[in-house]
Amino acid sequence: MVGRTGRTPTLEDVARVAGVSRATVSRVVNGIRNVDAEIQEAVRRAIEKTGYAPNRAARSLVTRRAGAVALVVSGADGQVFGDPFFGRVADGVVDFLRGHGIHPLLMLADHDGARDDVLTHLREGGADGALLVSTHPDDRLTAMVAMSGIPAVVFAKTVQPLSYVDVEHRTGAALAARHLLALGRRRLATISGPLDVPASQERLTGFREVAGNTVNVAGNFTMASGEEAMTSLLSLAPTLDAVFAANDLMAQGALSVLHSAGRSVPEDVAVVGFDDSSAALACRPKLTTIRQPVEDMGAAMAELLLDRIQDPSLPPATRTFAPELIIRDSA
Amino acid sequence: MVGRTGRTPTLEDVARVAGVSRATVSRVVNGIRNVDAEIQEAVRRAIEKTGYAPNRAARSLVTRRAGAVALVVSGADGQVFGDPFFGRVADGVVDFLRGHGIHPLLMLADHDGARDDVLTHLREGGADGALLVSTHPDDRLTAMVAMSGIPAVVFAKTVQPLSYVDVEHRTGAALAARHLLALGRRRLATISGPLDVPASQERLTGFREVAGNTVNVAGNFTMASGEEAMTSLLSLAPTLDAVFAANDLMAQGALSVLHSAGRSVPEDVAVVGFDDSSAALACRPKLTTIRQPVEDMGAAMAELLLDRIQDPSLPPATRTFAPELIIRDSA
DNA sequence: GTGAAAGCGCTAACAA
DNA sequence: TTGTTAGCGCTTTCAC
Repeated sequence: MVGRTGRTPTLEDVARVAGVSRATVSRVVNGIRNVDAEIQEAVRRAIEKTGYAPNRAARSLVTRRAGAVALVVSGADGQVFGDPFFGRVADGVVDFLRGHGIHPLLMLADHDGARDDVLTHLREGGADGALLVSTHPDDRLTAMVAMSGIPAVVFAKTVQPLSYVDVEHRTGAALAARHLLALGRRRLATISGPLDVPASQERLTGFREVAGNTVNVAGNFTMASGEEAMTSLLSLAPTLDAVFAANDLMAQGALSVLHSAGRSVPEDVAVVGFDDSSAALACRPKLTTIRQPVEDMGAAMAELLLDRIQDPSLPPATRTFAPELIIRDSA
Repeated sequence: MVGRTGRTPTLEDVARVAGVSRATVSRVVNGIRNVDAEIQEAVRRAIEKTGYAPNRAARSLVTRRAGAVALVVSGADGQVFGDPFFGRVADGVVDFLRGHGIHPLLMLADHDGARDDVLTHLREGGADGALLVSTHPDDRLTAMVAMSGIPAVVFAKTVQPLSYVDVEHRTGAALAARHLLALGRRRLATISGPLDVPASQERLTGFREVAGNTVNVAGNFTMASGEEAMTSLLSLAPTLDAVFAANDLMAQGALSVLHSAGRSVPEDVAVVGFDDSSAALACRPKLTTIRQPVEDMGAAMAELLLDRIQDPSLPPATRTFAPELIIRDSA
């Protein structure tokens, strides 16, 4: 199977074995039609015999394509993958990219140095484009990338002239509100995300548009902040009978505090989360929540990016996904 | 900042601007000493002025280094990142690699096609080596990689002639057993992982070496399987007063079942998990568990790999980490 | 339909 | 210390 020379076989080697020119082998390897069937067969055999695999760097050099995209994640506190959310996006991205011959380069951008690394890598041609994902919208990096003119797609709406995918936050929150109201709950409280995050705002707004004004305490999307918020809520509005948390992790924290406080869920207090992350199923009772199709969104990001790599003149596009109410045991 | 030509600047452009040869610019870029300070300065200015960034493909072609390693994860059912464990490994790896100018390529290997992709990519020189991580030891891929002679490091002991990092499973399990015994528990039960996974076996063995034989039900490291196992256990050994689960997710499932069954934790039944994943903190009560320093292990993998990429003649090495008992509320 | 030849942008001998 | 030169392995005109 392998020509027993020390070096890895090159096109040249295959060409010699097949008795044709490098160009012809290249054509066969790249599936270009205009090659005689018999020669094609001969080349294929030679490839088999030599154990040839094209050299990616050489190919990149001439095609000016890396065959890779950067998957840039930046989270709150370095524990990027602590939130199961990122994993789901990654799953969607990897899944879509596979079969397109493109591989995702995992890059963290949680501080300035790392941000520069990302940019440098893109400028070096190490990746053909970037997928930007973060909980807290990273305007610095987004702006830098937009400026650079490198194809990129962002998770969550951005003011930059870049493509993005997002979910209809308001619609989702409204779904939660209507569900709670339909359950007969009237004293609704909310645990929002950080109010400087657009998505947080929209979820709160969407909820209030249906439920009217609510007592709200802001968290930061972590379980601990959900606990704190719930504790505050309990003293701010002791008679509350329902809580909507802007993500599942915070809802989980709320559940825990409610339990300690002797309030049973959903009997005394109904709880609805947002995301439908793995945390929603891990909770007791299982969490009623608003599902974001995160994997699909990741796949959509990859698709938009590939389109823009292929044709950089394409204008930025937007893909918005509809959330869905998932009824479980907490409301 | 940019020479306003359409193309991205090359070494050649910088050389022209600085009035030196390409080789000199290359030396400066690569930080090679033997360059006159003044010329260095001139080159640096020219780089600044042109906005030059080295072309990775060209460099790879000649150095025969991709400057990237594959981070190959393969999990149970495609939901690879469902287990927070992977995220922690990834964090450790990425963290170590950063600053070494090496980027991790994220690859899933959950079915045969994907496994071939990984191998192909390595053979194409798309990555200089591989980091293999999976819950279920993927002997197929591990064997293929070992055979290929490409530098690789595996998470968890392997029979292949490859480097690996692992944790002392038996020691960890023994820690759990001793803790439970010290608590006065005498009717101990266990929820092991799949018995065809070496790590599962070792955890069970380690526990039994201290606690004597135990009623055991095997799960598959998911929370759902923990629930099923706990249910079985409750009918198999109704009087049990302690449970050791081979990972936190299963412990979490056990907790849930115990709660439903009206057994309070830790009063009626003490529960100890393994991993110290985010699930351990999310549980109510918070989970007493055996901590694996997963991030450190990920970093160690990266380090071992880089060593072997630099010097492929290095023999396989092993790095074993000590687990630690983390006492919280469940035992 | 096939081959010859010219690079892609860089590094690394080797000379000077 | 610096420059010259020869490739790294591949794709892609351009002839034939």
